[in-house]
Formats: sequence, C-alpha cells, structure tokens
Amino acid sequence: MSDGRSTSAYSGENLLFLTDEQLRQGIEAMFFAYRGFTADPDRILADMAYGRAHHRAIHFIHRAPGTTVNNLLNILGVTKQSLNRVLRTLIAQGLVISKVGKVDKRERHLFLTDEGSRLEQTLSDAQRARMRSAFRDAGPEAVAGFRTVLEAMMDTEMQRAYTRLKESGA
Amino acid sequence: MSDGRSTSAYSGENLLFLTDEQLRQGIEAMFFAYRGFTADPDRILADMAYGRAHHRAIHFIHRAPGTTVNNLLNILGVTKQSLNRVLRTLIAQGLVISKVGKVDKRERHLFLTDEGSRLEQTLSDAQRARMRSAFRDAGPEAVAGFRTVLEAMMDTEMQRAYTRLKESGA
DNA sequence: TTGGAATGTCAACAACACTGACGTATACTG
DNA sequence: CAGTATACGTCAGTGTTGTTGACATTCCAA
Repeated sequence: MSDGRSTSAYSGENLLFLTDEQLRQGIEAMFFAYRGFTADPDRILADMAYGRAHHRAIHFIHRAPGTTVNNLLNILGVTKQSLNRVLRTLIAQGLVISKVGKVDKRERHLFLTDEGSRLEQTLSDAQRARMRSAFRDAGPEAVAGFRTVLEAMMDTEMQRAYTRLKESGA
Repeated sequence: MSDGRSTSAYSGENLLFLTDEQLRQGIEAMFFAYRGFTADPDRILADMAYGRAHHRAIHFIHRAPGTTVNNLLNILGVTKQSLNRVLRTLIAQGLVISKVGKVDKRERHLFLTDEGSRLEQTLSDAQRARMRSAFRDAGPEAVAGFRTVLEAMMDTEMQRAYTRLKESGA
C-alpha cells in the first residue's frame, strides 16, 4: 500500500507497470500534460475577458448545438450558478444565443453565433495542433492506449457522457 | 483545418487517427479523465480547510524532500505569492517545515512533517487507487501508449521536470 | 387548481490564480 | 568594500471560477 514494489509479478503476467512508482509517474504525467493541454487556449483567452470556463462552455455548445443549460451543466460538472455567470457574459458579448424551448418553455437551448463559432475555431485549432503533434509523435498504437487509459480513469457517469458525444460526433 | 476528414491517408501509412474528429475526442477524453483524476483527492480535501493547491504542494514536497521554494515554484508553474499563501498555511498547520539552507542561507528547504506525510499518503492512496484500476483495466501496452502521448503533450520545459522526477524516483 | 419539481437567474462569498511594489537577508562580483 | 543580483516573504489589489442561498417562472400531477 505504501511506496516500493509491493506488486512485483503475478501468475506469469508481468505486473511491473502497476508498482506504486509507476502509478506515481502516471499521476505526474497527467499533471504536467494537462498543463500543456490547456496552455495554448489559455494564452489566447488571456487577452480577452474570457477564461477556461468560457472555453469549455463554447466547446460543448459547438459540439452539441441546441443543448440545454441543464445538459451542459451535467457535462461540465459545475453548479448552474457558476455556468450561468459564464453564459451571461457570452450571451452579452454576442458569442452565444439562448432560445426558449418550444416544447418546454423552462428550457433554454444554446447556440454559437458566427462570432462564437470563430472563437471556437481559433481555440480549437490551437488545442488540436498540440494534440495532433503529440499524436503524430506517439503513433497510432500509443494513441489507442492513451484513450483506453483515459476512458478507464473517468467516472462512469462521465464515461457515458463521453461515449454519447463520441457517437454523435462521428 | 476545419472539421471533417481533412487528412485521410498518406503514403501507405494509415493516418486516420489524426483526423479532426479523433483529435476532438482526444481533447474531450483528456477533459473528462482529468476530472476523474482529481475527484478523489478533492473529496478528501473538501472536508479539511485545504484545496487542490495544497495537494500539489504536498505531493511534490514528498516527491523531492528538501526542495527549495524556487524549485517548487518552477514545477508547479505558479507565482511565488500564490505558492506562499499555500505554504504559509501548511507550515502553520504543522504539515510542512521550512529549513534555512546550509550552503546558501537565502534558500528554504521544504520537508513534510509526520502529519504532512500522513495526509500525503491518504491523498496519494486515493489517487493511486484510481490510477491502478485504470492501468489494470487497460493493460501494459495501453499504459505505455498513455505515457508516450502525455509526454509528447507536455511543454519541453515540463518534459524535463518530469524526466528529472522520474529518474530521481526510481 | 394547487403544490411540488424542474429550470434558470441574481447576489454574495470563498479559493486560488495574477500583477505590482516593497523589505530583508544573503551571495556574488568588480 | 560597494554595488548588484538572488531568494524569499509580504501587503494590497484584481480577476476568474467555484460555492450556497434565495427567488421567479414553468410544467406536471394529485
């Protein structure tokens, strides 16, 4: 349970990749990589009045146009009040429009405006460029492994959200 | 550059894993997985007066005992004012001690106290448990790919920091 | 029709990042 | 030795992003 090689080898299979040291390295890799992952969009957003929360909202509205506030809430995993502040500024700045639901008037359906789409494209280009470079350097097998591990690391609830987006996308 | 399959196949190699849709899925996987990655420690810390920033400081002080403030600053990528706020509370609560350097008295070397180590252990156990489960589910090849991609995603500066820690650890 | 659940908004507050300015002790260099 | 650079700490102010609490509107079901 503590440091060291508590698990060495087991029933013919090599389980060295499960030592605490390996796990620790995985944790640190995740930490450093996430920094890189957000660095480029953060730089772009720093100049504007927006932050990472705006980026996330824009990303998922682009991904699922017409989504409701509640749906977005579940995907982003924040409180509705927190999301609302972000949406308010995005709507005020004309990047997002909110349409009252036709069947249920309590719901608001969210869409990107042309300007919102342009910003999404800019941010997305930057983030994809880094991802593309990393994927290309690592090769297809590594990429498959990367995604397998990440999926296994998600909460089951988020796995479902992720799968749903994946299937809607392609 | 936009959506769709702008890159399909190239010189015999299958580059389908570099389509924009694949990259987008990688981005989303990263987002959802990082949420899971931090969820368990966050839950533990929520009860105490600490947050994610404290966790990060504790982690790296455990990992590199005796590290200087400046060194920690570079690893964490925050300002000294921000780190200082965190360290101040950790020292006040008796989780961390700061020792004046012997060769250079301007430097402060940071160590975990017994109580600090206990908290580190608790947080680390929770985070490793999830990582272990994900690694085991995914298997060694996937784990290797996971790490390859993450390393390629880091800024070069962080790659160096990561490698240094890796080599010092095992 | 009335009460409760769902949806979304406004207000206030806390955590944690940032910048800028300053102070102190120590180290280095000409 | 004098002057400059480095390492660290601190105070003050600001911005983003999370939180809870209170409240209005809308829907639905008893």
